[in-house]
Amino acid sequence: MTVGGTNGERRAPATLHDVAREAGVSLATASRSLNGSTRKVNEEYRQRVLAAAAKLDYSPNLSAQAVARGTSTTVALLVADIADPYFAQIAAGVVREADHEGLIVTMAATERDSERELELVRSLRGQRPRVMILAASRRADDPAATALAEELRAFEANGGRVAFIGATEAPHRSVALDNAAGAEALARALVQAGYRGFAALTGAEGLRTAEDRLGGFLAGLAASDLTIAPEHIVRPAFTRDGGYDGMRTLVELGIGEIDVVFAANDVMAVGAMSAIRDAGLVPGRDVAIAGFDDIPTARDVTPPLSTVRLPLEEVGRRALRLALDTIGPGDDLPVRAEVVLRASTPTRAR
Amino acid sequence: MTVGGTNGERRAPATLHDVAREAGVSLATASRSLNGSTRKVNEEYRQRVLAAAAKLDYSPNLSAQAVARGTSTTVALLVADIADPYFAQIAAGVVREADHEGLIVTMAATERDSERELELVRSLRGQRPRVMILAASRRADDPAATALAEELRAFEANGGRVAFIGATEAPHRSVALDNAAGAEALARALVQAGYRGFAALTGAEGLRTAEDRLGGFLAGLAASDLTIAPEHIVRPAFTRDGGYDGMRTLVELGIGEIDVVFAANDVMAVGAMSAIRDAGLVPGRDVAIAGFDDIPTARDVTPPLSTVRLPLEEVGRRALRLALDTIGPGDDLPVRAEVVLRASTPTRAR
DNA sequence: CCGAGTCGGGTAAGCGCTATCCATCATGGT
DNA sequence: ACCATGATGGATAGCGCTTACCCGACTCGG
Repeated sequence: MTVGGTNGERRAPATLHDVAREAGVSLATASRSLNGSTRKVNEEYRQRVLAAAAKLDYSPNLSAQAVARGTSTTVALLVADIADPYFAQIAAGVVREADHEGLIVTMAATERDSERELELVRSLRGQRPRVMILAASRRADDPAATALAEELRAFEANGGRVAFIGATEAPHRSVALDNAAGAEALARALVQAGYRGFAALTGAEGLRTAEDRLGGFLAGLAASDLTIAPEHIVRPAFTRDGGYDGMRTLVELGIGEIDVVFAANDVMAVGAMSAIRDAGLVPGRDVAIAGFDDIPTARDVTPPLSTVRLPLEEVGRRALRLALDTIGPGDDLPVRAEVVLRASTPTRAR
Repeated sequence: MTVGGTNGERRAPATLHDVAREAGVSLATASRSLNGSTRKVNEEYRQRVLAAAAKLDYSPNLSAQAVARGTSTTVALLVADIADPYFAQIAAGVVREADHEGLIVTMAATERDSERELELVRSLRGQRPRVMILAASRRADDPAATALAEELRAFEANGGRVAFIGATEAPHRSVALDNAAGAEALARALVQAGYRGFAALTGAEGLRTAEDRLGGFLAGLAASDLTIAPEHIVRPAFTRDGGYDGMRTLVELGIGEIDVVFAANDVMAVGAMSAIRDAGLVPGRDVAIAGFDDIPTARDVTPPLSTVRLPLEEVGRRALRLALDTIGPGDDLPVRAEVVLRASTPTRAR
């Protein structure tokens, strides 16, 4: 198709100007026929322009369009850690929906550091994205919180849209995950299944998602006048290794009174299962375990992990729709968190 | 779901012009003192500008900079599926390195469709990214291959950089993963461990990564005059469910002569383990299994999965460095693929 | 004391587009 | 016929920024 440029011949990409000249029309006409415009243009001209564009392998300079139009086609996504399946699934949803809307997503990782998060938001703002989606976990005691709020307020004042995932951040839109209700339902289900001695592996104090889930779980237990002994609530890192370490702590403490361990997310639960096994015990038999999220591997570990399912990809898609106001069917409904009992929490004969 | 915060008056973001006016200097001086320039500017002026920028909460319009400078600060990343841990890890590496270089990464998913891949490359080109990283798996018989090559050639001719991950694509830079050698080493290790009856779960015919891994594995067996019966080479989808289905097929076919199954990647292996278990067998005892990649969950399944470790995050980082010519220590060395034997392939007494 | 250098701020010409305004020309109602 | 009325192509003024380029103010050696 395109000819020339043997090696390293660095010709600049074709511009709209080139296309217009090639087609023998004005810049305006070329612009109108290539990029959506309300104006009609003579079909013959249009064809000529299209042909010229194809011939020159023209591809519109998105930055230039953004500058000229005063609005970009970008959505910025902030997650804590891309490799974590929780965020990876959300990201997959956002990317898919964005693609659907003809938008481009740029991604950044906070690495669970709220200073970094603030800095990233600040720098991402430079892109003038249409939407910013914040999926990175918020913490209640965040020192950078007000600065972040300020930054987001400014962003919105400039016409940007913000959507949070997980936490409901006061003035912004958000896809609320019913962490508390899901955990509560899980707790009830476990009580129902005959469990009485509980322990919890949850994230660092102040981590919203972790707190909500633990709170819900405790509420579910409270409904049956049960609770968790303070020493049986461990707060390691909110990661697989955190789960492993936390479970080790629990095992060392003595596991006699613990029937089941509630891990505040699945990756922790998976780590915990490995810790249980490394301690010479059998998860599901010697001590049951349940997680939260229903990441894909939950069903592939042994025994399959009981958990609370969150439709994470859908959450990602919905966050974008929400921010864009392109609500789809069912988007008004809350995100359903559904208890999924598997073999890691077998029914206990009492 | 909270909606709101859209009511504030919509003032436009501060421009450099505003900052200059506020500081009482010219546009040029403002530009020079805010964004790196070779020109020196009087320290007092500089401070005034900085103060003005802070006061107005100025954030440079990246699109405008890109247009003016003729070069963006973007790197485009193409993967097959973001939620797949293989790609998620690579993406994490790319994002981290990009952040390190002050670049922004935009991400797109091909969903394993090469038509889509072509289209994405085409549209991503509009961003005029500094770098394009293609991690999505290539296939030998790709009908869109020449068009893609053409597109990439044009991109490079315009000064863009391209880096492939996995496949070594003729004229481009690439981080080669030694799929063949790794699989070969794995095969030798398994033979060494006493295995004699082999089966393989690999991707669709023509999928480069899958072919290379299978080829290497067969070569490793051949060294001991062993091979895999054609009916024991199954080619389902290159995903967890593919692994599950493929293993089911194998089980239905009769597993009598199979000691160990080699899955061409870990997610398939994990799916296969579930299939084995669902068939009432015990993976590692009734039939051993090994994968490839060493995704994080490999060590958390039961039994822990034998595999070939690929430093995927490092691969992502290296791909970017490679494209940017900012080679770091050890970047000239090939990526090491290391056999990791775990309990899913116990040593067999013979 | 003068011409040749720096130094450093300002002016303005772009970058590749879009959008506004004009000019032109074919209609059509009366 | 004649003018209001649409259409539709073409200049052109930006969009927010960078970067020659210009030019006045200094510094200095001879």
